[in-house]
Amino acid sequence: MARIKTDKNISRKDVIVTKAAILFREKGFKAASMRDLAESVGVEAASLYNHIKSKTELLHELCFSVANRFMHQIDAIEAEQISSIEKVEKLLKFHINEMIHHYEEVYVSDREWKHLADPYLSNFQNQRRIYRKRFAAIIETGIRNKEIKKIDAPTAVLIMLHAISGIESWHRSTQKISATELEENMITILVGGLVHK
Amino acid sequence: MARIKTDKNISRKDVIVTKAAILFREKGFKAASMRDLAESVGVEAASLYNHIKSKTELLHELCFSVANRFMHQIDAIEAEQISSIEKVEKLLKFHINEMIHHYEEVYVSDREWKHLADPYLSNFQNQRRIYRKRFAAIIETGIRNKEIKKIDAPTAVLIMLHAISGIESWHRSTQKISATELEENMITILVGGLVHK
DNA sequence: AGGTCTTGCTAACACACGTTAGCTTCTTAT
DNA sequence: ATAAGAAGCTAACGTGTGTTAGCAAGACCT
Repeated sequence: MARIKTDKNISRKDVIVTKAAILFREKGFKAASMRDLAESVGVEAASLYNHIKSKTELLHELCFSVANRFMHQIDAIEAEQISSIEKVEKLLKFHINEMIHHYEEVYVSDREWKHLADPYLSNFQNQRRIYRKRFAAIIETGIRNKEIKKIDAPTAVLIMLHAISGIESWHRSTQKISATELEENMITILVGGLVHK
Repeated sequence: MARIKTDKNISRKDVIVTKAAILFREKGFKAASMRDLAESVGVEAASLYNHIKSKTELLHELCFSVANRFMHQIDAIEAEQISSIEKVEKLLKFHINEMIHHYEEVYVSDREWKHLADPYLSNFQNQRRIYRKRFAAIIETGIRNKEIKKIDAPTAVLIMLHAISGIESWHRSTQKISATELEENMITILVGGLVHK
């Protein structure tokens, strides 16, 4: 009888959630079946239900664990006593590193949240909207301080966030530059596009 | 008996493809059912098959019509006798306007191409890869001419293309700035991030 | 007006999906 | 060693899917 392998401190549920992230990223939430997931975990489909409540629960788990990390990070950065540009840069670096090191989760949370069911859906959308508002507020402060060009802050946020989701292509590409180089290049271009003069 | 309405020069198939784009964008290719599509067209599901071969054909149609437009555009721009920065700017403007005015199609082509079946899938991926190489080549020329900062060109391309796909958020947002303002802001930030000094 | 092609409908198919029920087997603690 | 709980299995369910077959109604041309 196949058994899900676990190390200490990693529950069988965690194993399933992690595998689910990989699968949802590859195929999309709807196209990934519980039988696919079962196979990648090494078990029959029905057995998964000893550990999880439903397929959608897996999506909740992924989306909100990511959302929470980002919320905590922006809390911390807002509180720091540094210039707006530095705040933006710190935030971008966090996004970039999340996208590099927790690729599957972050990607899924970014692209597949549409398939959440209410009330999770509205909740997630709210958090997202608030996050973007707070990001935009940082930029607006920077504009008032003349650290940042006179631009539309929400548009800038939208560019930053989506540009970073492009790291997906980096992951897929065969001849990757190093992670550090990637980070440096992205910061150069994105922050370079903001700074006044 | 319900009949699909058409104006002159618009085939019933075109009507279906257009509605499919809207639906695929809203729900994703897999989650959008032929019965959903039928309803939005105002007809029974089976009737669709008098005009199309399969659900996947709709996706082919959408993906390749977009891909072709972009290919023709980069052909034209490469041939022009203008600076690299101007080429990048023209290409970006084209992307932005496509994303603004042919939102549904472009979005679907961008996010749902994974669900194409071979040989269409490999074909599409190839075109995409080639397109990005050509875009990167323009940037590399600009770097050699010292018009553009010393950066990794493929990374720059990835940022540009994904940043533009962020126009999705603009479409969804309630208090939109105007399309022209959006274009100007995006160009300012993105081109501003490239130019040397 | 009649005949033909087009476009629609209803009914049904085969299949894949998420999930449940009920039973067996393995692990763990007394 | 044994009882209890955890984790696996097979079988099956109801439902939704893309698609086909066969027939009816509408449009179009002479």
